[in-house]
Amino acid sequence: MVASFKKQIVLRFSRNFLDILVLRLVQAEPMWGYKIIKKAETLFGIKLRHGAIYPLLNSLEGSGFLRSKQEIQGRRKRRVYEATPKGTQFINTYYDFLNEQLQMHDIKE
Amino acid sequence: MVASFKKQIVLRFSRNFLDILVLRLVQAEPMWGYKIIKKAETLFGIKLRHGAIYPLLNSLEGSGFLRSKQEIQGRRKRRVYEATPKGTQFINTYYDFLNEQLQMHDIKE
DNA sequence: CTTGATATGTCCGAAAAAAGACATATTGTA
DNA sequence: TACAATATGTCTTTTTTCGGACATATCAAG
Repeated sequence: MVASFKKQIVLRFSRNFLDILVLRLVQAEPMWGYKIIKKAETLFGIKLRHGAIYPLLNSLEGSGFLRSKQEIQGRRKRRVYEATPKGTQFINTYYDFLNEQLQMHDIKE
Repeated sequence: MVASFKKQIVLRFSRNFLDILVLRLVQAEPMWGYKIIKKAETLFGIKLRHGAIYPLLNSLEGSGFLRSKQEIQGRRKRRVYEATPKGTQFINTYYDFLNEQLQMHDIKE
């Protein structure tokens, strides 16, 4: 039962906080869309649709949370993203929020 | 900027994890729909719609996360909810998840 | 030379969710 | 006695999101 609860929570999280998931991965190590999808699979067992990821990366760059540069190897192109200070700020705020949530829980136990 | 990030995250949490928000409040202290709405406002500054809360409470009871009894004072009726063991299990799993998320962050810093 | 993997992008119909109205009853206060 | 607060419920319309398809190109391996 607990295992299925966990799966459900992870799934809901990856749906509703996909931007945060992406920001975290990119902040840990600059990478491109395709690698983000693969990382999410190996690290968290989450299957991300590329049809969701690429528009998200573009919008995160548009709103200043990420910046990118195109890497070219031969004729092969990939767009490598890294977190901006604004992006880092955002996930730090997110982690602060998680801490607050947990503190409330700890007090009650 | 950080303040607006926080507001945004709190808002998104209350939207996407409304069931968990409700379970947490009810677990801390058994209460009824109307009070949940008021508590969410004073504690977190979140305005919940009663049109969302009452159907949610019914469905959480239907799926065994909450149980309720009707309290009657004179002609005044209110339905008081408390968390079931299943409901408690669920939020514990949620807190475990939050802990995991934070641990990943701590390692990287 | 074809298949699978890498790589990025758009778009549309269906499904789900959110906002807000409609509905009703009690109680306290001005 | 009218208004605000307490208390719970449904329902419909609008908005958002999701899954999956369509599209294209490079490269490695069998």
